[in-house]
Amino acid sequence: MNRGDAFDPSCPTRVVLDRIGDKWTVLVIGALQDGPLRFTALRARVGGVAAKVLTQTLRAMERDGLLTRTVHAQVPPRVDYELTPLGASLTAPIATLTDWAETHLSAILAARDDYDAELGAR
Amino acid sequence: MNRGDAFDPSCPTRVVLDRIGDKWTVLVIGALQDGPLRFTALRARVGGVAAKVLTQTLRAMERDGLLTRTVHAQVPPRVDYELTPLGASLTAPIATLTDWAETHLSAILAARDDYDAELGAR
DNA sequence: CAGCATCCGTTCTGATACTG
DNA sequence: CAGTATCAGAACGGATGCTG
Repeated sequence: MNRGDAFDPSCPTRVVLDRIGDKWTVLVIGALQDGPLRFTALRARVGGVAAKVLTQTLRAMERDGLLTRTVHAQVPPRVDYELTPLGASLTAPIATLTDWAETHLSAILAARDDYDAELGAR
Repeated sequence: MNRGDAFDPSCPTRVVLDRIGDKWTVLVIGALQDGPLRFTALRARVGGVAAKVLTQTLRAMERDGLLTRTVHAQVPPRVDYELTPLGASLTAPIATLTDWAETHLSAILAARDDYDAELGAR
């Protein structure tokens, strides 16, 4: 494996990790899994996102080809967001991660308790 | 799927994502895959990390039971870091992600070029 | 409705200097 | 050697107000 991958912005691992590491991206993908949503609906579904931050997340994902942004020429404006096949294919790796997380959560939490308990004892 | 998972700090997905999303954690796991390393060696291998940040990363990973920190009673001091089975098992999901990244990198980069080109055209 | 501009508080990062 | 302490700068997140 290439050790320096995290420093090369074009490294695939880095690119994907930056996107996955973002709190909202994963939520957005989850929210759009069942079909397209417009901005407000998406925001309501994700919950707790500031409009600005949602927009940023959406733009970044659009730029990376993970979703499409469709502006309907209407008044009032209407914008639909929908996962591309590429974006949808990301759900698989995410699921792998989620599975691992669910499987090992108890171990992680137990390790934390141990660690914190020892710290407190000192 | 639970929509609110990102807001529950104890949610497995959140816990793991926070750790994976961290630039250094993935690098550290990669660096320790072949066996234990002491602090300086680890730092050299990862490259470009400030000592403070490495320490923070290591502590967080230790707390989560991903690696062990062994202090040898010597002068000069010597501290070894080694992946636990739990930490080692994380390499699998990471590999899944990396595979996806490598497979789809060209698509992502192409999408970016398109996006940026259209932006520049305006 | 969608989202851009602006502002502000918080967090994160990294460099530097110092200690057991 | 392996940190800890301190601190300034950058990046981020989020709230608010305004526009097509």
